[in-house]
Amino acid sequence: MDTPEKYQIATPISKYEDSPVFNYINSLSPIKPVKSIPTDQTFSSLSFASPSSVFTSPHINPQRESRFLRRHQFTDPSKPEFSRRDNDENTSEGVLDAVHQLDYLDPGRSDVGITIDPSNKDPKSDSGLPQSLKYDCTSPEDNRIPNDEIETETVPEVAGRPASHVHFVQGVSKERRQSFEIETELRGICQIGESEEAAGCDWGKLISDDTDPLIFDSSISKAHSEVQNHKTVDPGTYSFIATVLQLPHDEIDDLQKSQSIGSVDSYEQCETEETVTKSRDVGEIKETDQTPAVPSSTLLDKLVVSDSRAEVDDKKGKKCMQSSCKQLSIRRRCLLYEMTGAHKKKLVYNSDSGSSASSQSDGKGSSDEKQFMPFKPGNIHSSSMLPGIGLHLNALATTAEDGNKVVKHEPLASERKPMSMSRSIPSLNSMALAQTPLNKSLTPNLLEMDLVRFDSEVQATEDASQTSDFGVSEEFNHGSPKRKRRRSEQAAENEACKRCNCKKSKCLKLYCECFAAGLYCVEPCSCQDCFNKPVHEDTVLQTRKQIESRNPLAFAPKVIRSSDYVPEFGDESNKTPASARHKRGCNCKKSSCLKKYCECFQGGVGCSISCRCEGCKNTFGRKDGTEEAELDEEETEETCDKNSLDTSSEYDVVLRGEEEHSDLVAPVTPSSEISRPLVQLPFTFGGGKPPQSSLLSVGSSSQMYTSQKFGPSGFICRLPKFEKHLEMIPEDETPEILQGDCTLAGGVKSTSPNSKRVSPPHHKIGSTRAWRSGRKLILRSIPSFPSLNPCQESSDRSPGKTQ
DNA sequence: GAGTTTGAAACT
DNA sequence: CAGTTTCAAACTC
Repeated sequence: MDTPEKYQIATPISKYEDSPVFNYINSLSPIKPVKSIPTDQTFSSLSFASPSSVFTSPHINPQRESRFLRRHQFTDPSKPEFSRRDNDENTSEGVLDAVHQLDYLDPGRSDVGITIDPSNKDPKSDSGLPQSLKYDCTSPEDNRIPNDEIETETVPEVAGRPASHVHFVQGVSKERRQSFEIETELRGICQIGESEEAAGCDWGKLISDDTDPLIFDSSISKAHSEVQNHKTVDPGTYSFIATVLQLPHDEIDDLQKSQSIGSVDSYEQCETEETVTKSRDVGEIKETDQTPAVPSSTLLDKLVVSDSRAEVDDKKGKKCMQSSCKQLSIRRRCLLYEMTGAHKKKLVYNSDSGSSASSQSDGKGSSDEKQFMPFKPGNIHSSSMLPGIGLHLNALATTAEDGNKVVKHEPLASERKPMSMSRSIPSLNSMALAQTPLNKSLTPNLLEMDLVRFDSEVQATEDASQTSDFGVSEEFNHGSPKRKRRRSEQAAENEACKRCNCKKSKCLKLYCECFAAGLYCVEPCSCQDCFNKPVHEDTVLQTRKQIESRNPLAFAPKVIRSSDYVPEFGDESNKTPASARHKRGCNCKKSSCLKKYCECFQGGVGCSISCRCEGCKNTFGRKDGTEEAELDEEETEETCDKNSLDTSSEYDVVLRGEEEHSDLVAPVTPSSEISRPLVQLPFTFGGGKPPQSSLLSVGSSSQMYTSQKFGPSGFICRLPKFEKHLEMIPEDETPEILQGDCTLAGGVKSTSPNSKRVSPPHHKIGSTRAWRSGRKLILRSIPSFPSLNPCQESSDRSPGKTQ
């Protein structure tokens, strides 16, 4: 299978040799890494390295090299572009499926082909004829592995660092070349070791390194108008982003899943057909190392890059509309797919970790594929949309909507697939994020707004995903949550695809959910005289400014995490364990805060002192201080009243309580207790999984996404979960991450002229902080990433309080 | 799908 | 800041 040559090709480990992780691995691995080999070919291959590979965190790699291979396949999607370009192959995606991987390699460069050692398997490859090799490699079985390897190798070229990173990982794999088994063993070892030892410092270093490469990728991609690079990068970024968002809490498993998913997704995007096999791979692979490691900051960068890229792509006219569309779609899709992928993974894991998973994944994969297939068109649309849209997440939303529609309808129709569905939703959010960069054109405020929204949305999606994940696991495991899932799905859908029905506000007031969310109205909207469209961007922006001038937090997330609250509310937070609170508080009089009329309830948060509600019975937390646990009981009762559909609310409630708290860790206990544990998880590196846990935790979020599909309660989970995920990040890691985030945040902040906007998302993130003052710092930093401004948070909070 | 209820947003 | 109006979502039938 894995010819040593291939691995050898990946030599560029040198950088990482110094890295503690690398050393650690070496120490572990009986075989020392064969750095030498790096022939010209190898470098060439490296140059081609797909961005995705870059994202792959070396950490992850050690854990699962096998994933790598497949993951690389996933990465392929980006590569396909190259292949197409180079080859001018208009080959239908379907045709490429098996070949793609090879093609990807090929396209990059003949050199790559040489590197492709897959030839090892086939003498052809030796010839070094890239194309021939590629095709040769196309032989499904052999090809896959080699391809992956090749891909990984190729990746590096695009981004020097990334490549190096990849190499590093690859290098590790090289060491392991001699025997995958060894590698696998090493993985386990590495994971353990990392978790235990490396987790602290090493991880930080590694992570930082990874992030850097990522950044470079983005920058590079930008610098290189080259479509290929952009394309390649995008998928990775998206996947990465998605993974980041997803990653929340869980352990490596989740990460792996998410990763594999992400990769898979991207790959699928490129080639839906392949998705099936990939899905299998995904189940097995779990490779996507990239995303997990990447810090939020990197994500932001990537997002920006992706956006720019998208724009560039559009400008370029897209040598091949298909290719460009694919790329764009891929980006967007990636999120969706990742989501689905995560589900698959989870499922697989649940059922069987290993081969069994593959089988399952296959079946699901097929279904997923179907779902995915539809997305492409949607993506295309989105791609088209992107260029025009500046500000809002709308582009994302639109795309998301498209995707959602497709996904939703299909998956929804078949409840089974809701997972994919739910994920699609999150993807939307991610998309939105990605698109947000486009917003650059917009005023910084707007950007901030978008970011904020993005954060909030992301959180929501994450939350939803978490819930969904949770729900999913339950479904598969327990099977009870189906109801909840439905609800969650609905909720997620609602959230993911916001639709308004405005008649008099022209969608230029906060009455309009789309507008309030910083999104443009889209097709699904049934609004009248709508001005909330890209065409009226100026008007929208002006209106936003006006609204912001009145209320800087108008577009900020309504729900703030407890951490934020703590300072603000102080006692309240104490009373209500709920991690989050509504920014303003509600003013309910008749709904008893038990219906969506209540923003607190709708946001899945308990009422707080700031609330002026009467007869509050908010299941998430009463104004008087009743806690979630109580609420849960109440909720269950109340929600029970509702039917399955209604049960969604219950489910939501449960999820909320559970999710918010248990998101990362054990979804099991809904009680407030859960929430805290979640926080712990990151540090614990859960499940004996490596320090990656932080990343993993992020990855876990992916699960969340999956859950979202099922679950509905997007609203509930949204904020809290996301925050949780962030929180989950180990403190040790966090510093680095934070730095990255901070940088990002700083960048974002800088972009946003107005400190006014405190992106509420921060609060969300910070919610856990309250629990653990020590982590507050981390949380802050983290939140900044999504929201834009950790700093703003403080400012935001104050303004929020003002309300 | 139409109508009602509800509470946030907007206005005064 | 309080009160009123407007608005659209949430909900009910």
